[in-house]
Amino acid sequence: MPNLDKSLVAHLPIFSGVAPDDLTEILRDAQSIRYAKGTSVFQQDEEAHSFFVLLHGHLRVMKVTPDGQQVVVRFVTPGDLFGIAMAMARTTYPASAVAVVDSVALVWPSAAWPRLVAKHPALAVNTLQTIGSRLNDAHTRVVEISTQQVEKRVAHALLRLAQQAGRKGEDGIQIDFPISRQDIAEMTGTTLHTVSRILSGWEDQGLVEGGRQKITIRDPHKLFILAERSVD
Amino acid sequence: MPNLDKSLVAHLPIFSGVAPDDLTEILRDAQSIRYAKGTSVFQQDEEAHSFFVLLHGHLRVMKVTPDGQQVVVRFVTPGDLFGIAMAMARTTYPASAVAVVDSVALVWPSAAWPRLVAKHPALAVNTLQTIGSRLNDAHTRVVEISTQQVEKRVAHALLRLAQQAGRKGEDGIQIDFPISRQDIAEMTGTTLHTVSRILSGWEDQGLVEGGRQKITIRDPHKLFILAERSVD
DNA sequence: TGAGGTGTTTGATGTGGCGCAAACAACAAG
DNA sequence: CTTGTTGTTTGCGCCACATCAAACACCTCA
Repeated sequence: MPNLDKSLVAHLPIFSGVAPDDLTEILRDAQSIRYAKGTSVFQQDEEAHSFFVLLHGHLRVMKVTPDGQQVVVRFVTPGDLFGIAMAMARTTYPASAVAVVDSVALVWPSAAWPRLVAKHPALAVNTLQTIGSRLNDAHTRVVEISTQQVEKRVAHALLRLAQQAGRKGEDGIQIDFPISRQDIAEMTGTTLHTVSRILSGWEDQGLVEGGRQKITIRDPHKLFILAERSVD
Repeated sequence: MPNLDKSLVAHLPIFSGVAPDDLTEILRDAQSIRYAKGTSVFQQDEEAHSFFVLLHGHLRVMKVTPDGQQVVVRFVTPGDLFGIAMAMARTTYPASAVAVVDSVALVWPSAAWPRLVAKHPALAVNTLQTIGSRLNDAHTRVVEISTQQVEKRVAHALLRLAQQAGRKGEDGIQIDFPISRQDIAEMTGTTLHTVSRILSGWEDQGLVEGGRQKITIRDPHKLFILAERSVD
């Protein structure tokens, strides 16, 4: 991996506590690959040949049910570790990842993982924390879907998106990649119709501003209030 | 931890790949504690003072929302690692654990974790796999709640319970600890009323047999069919 | 043996949001 | 500019499920 500047990745949480020399060694096993918008990075149930760190762009990770329904698991943002199926003792990917914009990722062969963690235990510890926080997110999501009604769930989803992929603009926070109502529906366990209705309603109140695969949050605070307040 | 036979825990997944001598050392930091039925093991948001391995009994792990709604995160069965908040860089527990029957757990002070993983990297790797499979479960649950209707979710929940805590009896598989309709409702994101109705229906068809905090699965295969078949 | 607590069942009624359908808007390609 | 494609909006009817309400079964303890 000679073309990659170490300083670009040294600060990433996965590499925290890793000595510079060790990092050089770790990066030697990786190559950086570009994925064009719309391209699949890996597919659910396919052999887990690689694991990744996203350098640039955004990915949508989703699961498909046997009967063809999709659920968005999460969006990957730069710096994120993903596709680490084998760290969890899986041989196949539990979900599919698709680039929603042109993206670049560091790619290691899965086979390198055992050796890497053996040599650099910090990797295991850091990964553990990453997965831990992801587990936390998943549980939060279960709680939300189980107890809150759709409008609040959508509000939460939007705020979360804004937090991890929000670009501050003139007129509010914009989600930094193309995202459809369908996507939001699949994140919150509802239908694109309901999402559309909700967003339309909010738009009338000046809370958000819609567009084709585009959402701008005009009034984050009000949205937050809406997300937190208990049902009247 | 002088009173504990090493052979009792040596086979547990968390300790796989740990040399006997190392295990002895690890166990030195632990004590075994008994929790009477109904007792709290730890509370949501409280300082994460310890982490645990369940030796005997069953625990219910649940989250409470700000407005008081409960969601059952999982049931802990013997051999399970739990309460490992600090492994995920948390200082407080994200959920509460209560003994549903008299239980016994190995307890380590959280403070010991960093030293233990540093000395025994296999621990981190094993824990990573445990958490990984738990993340998988959580995602499966999100997918189920998002896409399936209540009856199928309850069927799945029951089958999962049977698998991890089923005791084979004369007339079918019984869940090995007291579990209420309310519990099942909180596992599946519905109400105890709906669960009761569904179970009553199944009982009429000879699929299951109910009772006070007791469920016996009379016909696991039919239940499985029901859980898997797509909506007509 | 009775009384109170805790879990379960079942009915009646209401509704959130899904399914279906159709029109519309934005974009891409020829 | 035209046409096809893909995403969005909106109306309407319905149904799975929640909510409310009440009776009931079982367990414990005095």
